[in-house]
Amino acid sequence: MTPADLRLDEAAVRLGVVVEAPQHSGLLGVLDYLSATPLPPGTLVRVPLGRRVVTGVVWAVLPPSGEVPVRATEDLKAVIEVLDGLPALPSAWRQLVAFAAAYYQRGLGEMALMVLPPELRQLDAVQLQRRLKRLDKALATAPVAAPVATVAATAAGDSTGAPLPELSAQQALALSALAAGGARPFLLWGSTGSGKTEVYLRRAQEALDAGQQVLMMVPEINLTPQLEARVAERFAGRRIVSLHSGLTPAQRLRNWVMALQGHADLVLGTRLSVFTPLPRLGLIVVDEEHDPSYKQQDGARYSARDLAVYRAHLEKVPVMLGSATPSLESWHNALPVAEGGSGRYLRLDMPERIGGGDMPRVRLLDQNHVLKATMGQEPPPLSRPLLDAIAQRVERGEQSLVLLNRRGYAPVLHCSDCGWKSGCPHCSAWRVFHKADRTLRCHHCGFSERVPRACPDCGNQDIQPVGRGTERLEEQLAAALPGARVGRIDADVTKLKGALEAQLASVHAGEVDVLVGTQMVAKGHDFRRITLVAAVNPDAALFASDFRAAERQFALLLQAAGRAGRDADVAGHSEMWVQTWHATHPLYQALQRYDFASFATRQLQERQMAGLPPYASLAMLRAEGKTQEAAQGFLEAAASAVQDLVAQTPEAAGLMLYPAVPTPVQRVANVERAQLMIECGQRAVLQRFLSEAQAVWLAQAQQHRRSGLIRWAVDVDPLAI
DNA sequence: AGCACGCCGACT
DNA sequence: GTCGGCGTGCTC
Repeated sequence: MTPADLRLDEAAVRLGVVVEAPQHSGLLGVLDYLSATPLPPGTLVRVPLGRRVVTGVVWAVLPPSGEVPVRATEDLKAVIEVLDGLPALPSAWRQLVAFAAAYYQRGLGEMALMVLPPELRQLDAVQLQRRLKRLDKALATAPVAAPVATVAATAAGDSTGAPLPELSAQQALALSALAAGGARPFLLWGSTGSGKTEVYLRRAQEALDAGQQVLMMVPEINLTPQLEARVAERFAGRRIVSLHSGLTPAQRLRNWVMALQGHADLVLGTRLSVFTPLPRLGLIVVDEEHDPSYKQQDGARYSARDLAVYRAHLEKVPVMLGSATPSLESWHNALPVAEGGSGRYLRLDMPERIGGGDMPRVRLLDQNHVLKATMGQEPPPLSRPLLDAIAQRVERGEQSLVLLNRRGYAPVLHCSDCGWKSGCPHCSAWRVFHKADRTLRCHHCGFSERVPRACPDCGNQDIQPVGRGTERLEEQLAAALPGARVGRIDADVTKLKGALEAQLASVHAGEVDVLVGTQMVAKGHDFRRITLVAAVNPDAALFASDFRAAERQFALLLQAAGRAGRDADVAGHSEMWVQTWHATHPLYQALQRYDFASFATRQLQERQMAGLPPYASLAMLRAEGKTQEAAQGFLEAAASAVQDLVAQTPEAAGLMLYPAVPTPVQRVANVERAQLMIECGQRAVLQRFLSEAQAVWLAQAQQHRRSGLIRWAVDVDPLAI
């Protein structure tokens, strides 16, 4: 025994500490440690775990009475050091983490540590102390006054900077509804350009003036530099920090610490920012709440939008979800009970564009007609009428945006002699032909090779690209529109740091006439001079097996339409072209009328009949294995192991397990994947079932590891099925 | 997850 | 004779 241990024996306290440990480690809940002094819950500590030292969070000072201690006191290890100098993580933060861990079926420690800045988990007490000292010094010399002083200055009526833009009637109405308050979350339903941001900013201003902190969430921060700039400009006297995965580890720690210390007034962040500890939180905003980016797609698959609503409820602060095309879940929540909704949210409508600029006229270009007109000839890359319309824009010095949601030159290469296709050796997917760097690339595992000059199977020199991606579209447009300057923005162009900014700047400067891009251009960017937006191949979503495909596509097309004609002087003749084989499809018909409400109503009816969200809750049990049999074998065993539990749930709850099936892309990087859908009419019943099943599955997984199971996980409220 | 221990092949 | 492959097992 060391002297330290001896001292601990005198008056040691038992602490519950959570550490980073995934479920299959078997270390689920709270671990017990000894401490010389009782530490408040939320304190960060370094504790021994096996042979290493890890960072943990104190969860409870004493284990709940009545619980049988897992270990005798003499077998417990002692806390090594306390990461003091930081305030303890607030109780609201711990409650949010505990809720998220329970709801998304993850370990408490895993969830807690995962949402801390990665850097913080690495540092020991001395290193953290150094960082904090440096931060203190930076704060003392920063141009922004300490928060208390800033609040005082503002309260004293010190108004500086540009005058605020005048509010439209509908903005004023929305703001007064917000002011009237109530405990319900708000759904701000406003078309693109209706001034949702101004409503956020005004409401945020009120919170800031009241000395509160604001959490403003956006789907992807690099897609919304304009919002960031606007927030910074509006709140020039305040301390604004951003939180997203693009920051360096040191920046992320720094901004997070400022939030926790209460020095940051406004946090602008992506989904991970929903967990930022904010001691004086006064408002949460979730912009573009329908965006799928809010759902974490690996590890703990949480929905930051849903957690934001829960957090607002927990901390009794208002939450505002904003979108032109709300998720059907939110839409349903914002429909009054009398109209078949849940009535949980209050909807604020802002249907009109500021400045009177109309949304572009939607033209559905029926490909069946075009085909007839070109019968017998090689069909042009784009329909003639669309090409002509773009050419007209070029002539007038206006810009066009052509959307195609597929990167690369062609999705697959094909040998017409022997039938060879450019499959990926590691995945059940085609390798995409990228002409720019002459490679065949797998978009799933990243496997890349120089494109072969001849067919690798039969030596045929004549291998052909099949289908079309943005690279090829760019090439075809350049050929079809001589003299036009054609540019492209997609993930390939953007890979280089600063390339996106550079390309956007050249579009804004009018150096590009026709911009080709994937969905990333449809999001967030304001293009003042674009008068034509075209969706070239939008039909796939109409027949996708994923029940959310239509919802996503409608949102994307509407958002894309919003890129056109944002200046009133060009809005009058702006157009959105949709090149389709199914012009009479209800989705396009609703789009043409900009009638989201009727689209949503129709979709909700279909969901209700099919027993899908928001009328039922889903969870997906996913498995990865060395073979498809291993993955499916586990899922089947898992399903039969919980038959009793299923039988115990009330019949009326409609709990149902579907058969195990391969995932849409069955094999990725030589790992086979399968999934099993679980459906339930009542969310609470599904929750109870999942947490009980989890324990059964843990044991089941252990047995299946030998037969080739690699990983498994539950995805609660899956986005894609 | 880490990080150990543990038992079988090609190297100084 | 060792270095090292990754299978199995444990961490309050």
